[in-house]
Amino acid sequence: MASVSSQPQFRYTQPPSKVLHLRNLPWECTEEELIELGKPFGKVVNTKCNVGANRNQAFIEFADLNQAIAMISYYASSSEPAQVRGKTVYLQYSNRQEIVNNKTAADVPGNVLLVTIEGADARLVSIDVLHLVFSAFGFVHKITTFEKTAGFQALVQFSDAETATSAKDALDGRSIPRYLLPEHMGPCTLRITYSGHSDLSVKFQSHRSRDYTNPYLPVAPSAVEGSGQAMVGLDGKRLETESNVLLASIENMQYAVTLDVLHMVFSAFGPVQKIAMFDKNGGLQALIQYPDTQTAVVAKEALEGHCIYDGGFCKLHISYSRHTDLSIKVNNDRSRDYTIPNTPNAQPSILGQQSAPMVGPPGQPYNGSQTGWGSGPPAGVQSMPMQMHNNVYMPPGSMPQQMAPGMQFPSHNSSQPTTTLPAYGSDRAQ
DNA sequence: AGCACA
Repeated sequence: MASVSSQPQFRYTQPPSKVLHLRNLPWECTEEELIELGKPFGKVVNTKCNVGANRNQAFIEFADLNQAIAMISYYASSSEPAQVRGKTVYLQYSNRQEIVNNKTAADVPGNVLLVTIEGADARLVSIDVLHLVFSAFGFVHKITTFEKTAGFQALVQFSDAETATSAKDALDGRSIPRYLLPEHMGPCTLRITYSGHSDLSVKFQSHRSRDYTNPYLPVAPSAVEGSGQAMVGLDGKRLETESNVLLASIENMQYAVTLDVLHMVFSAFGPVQKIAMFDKNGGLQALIQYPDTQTAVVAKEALEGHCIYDGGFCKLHISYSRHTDLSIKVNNDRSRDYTIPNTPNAQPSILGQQSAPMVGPPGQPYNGSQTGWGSGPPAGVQSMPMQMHNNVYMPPGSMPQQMAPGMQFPSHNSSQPTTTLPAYGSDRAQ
């Protein structure tokens, strides 16, 4: 025998697996229908539907391999094909041995929907039209819209998950009725998932966001610039709306800025509840959440314009975010919810050191005793707020790729699904 | 109608 080992398998055939791969499903197909389909042949332990680019594929996992074989065998010789909603579905053994359910927030029912409006003219859809469309299913509390690489998106907040679900079920994949749109506009299709949010933060009524529960909310100042709803004060300086969540962007990022680094930097001013990092405009940005606005104000004043590393590297620019509570869906190397104790994914190292309860009077500098650098807020900090004494911030120049003694950065580079960030950041779907 | 992720 010449070639024994890695013979490419015959195209489109797979060795038996407990997991079956289904295609040509109607996109409305639900997990319940998949279970119904598989139940006659055995115990369905897991399913996944709306898979693939067209969301018309699915997986069924049986408890036992023989059950999967039974189903394949049955339909292989049956005169009636397997059907869902009258549509013939094609089955085969999956090339995977188990279904991994990356249940993201998009799958977990909630009262807020993430709506992606598809179509060439998507961004011309007004918030009023969206309000009209979604109001058919119940009282719409708030809507925010924003533009992402995924396109034009909106978050639509209902009272409860049931109402949101009815709207999602009815509208997902459908197009906005033509009579609601100006004549010249092309079709606009709605793609809907659940958002991780439960209460949107709407500070102004504007063409981009509305709070229908509060008609007296002030109308947005006409000149809203950049990310931090800035108004102009009497002195001509920008007045920003303070928030407990800071938006930090990092300029001249010659050296990697990790979640742990940010956590340490911002923990100097108080307990950091959540951090989410994401790429924006080719640079790195992060949202840092404190329990209260006072702490955020102190941190912003202290850190704005300073550099994480000597030599002008990784300069921080900080503004207030419009968020008040970040929605962290998964703890990974880009985002973390530090308020959840002993998160499975939580990594050792710095986190471990800082796991001591970080409670202190709001507005007071957090004395992070565990980290040994909690000598108050960097009141006297000049240009180097981060250059504390415990070698954590060994200047990159002197020790480029090495860890400082005692430091163990997480070694795994898990590329878990990026977390989904909030409304104005990125509510997934990038 | 052909294998999942943001």
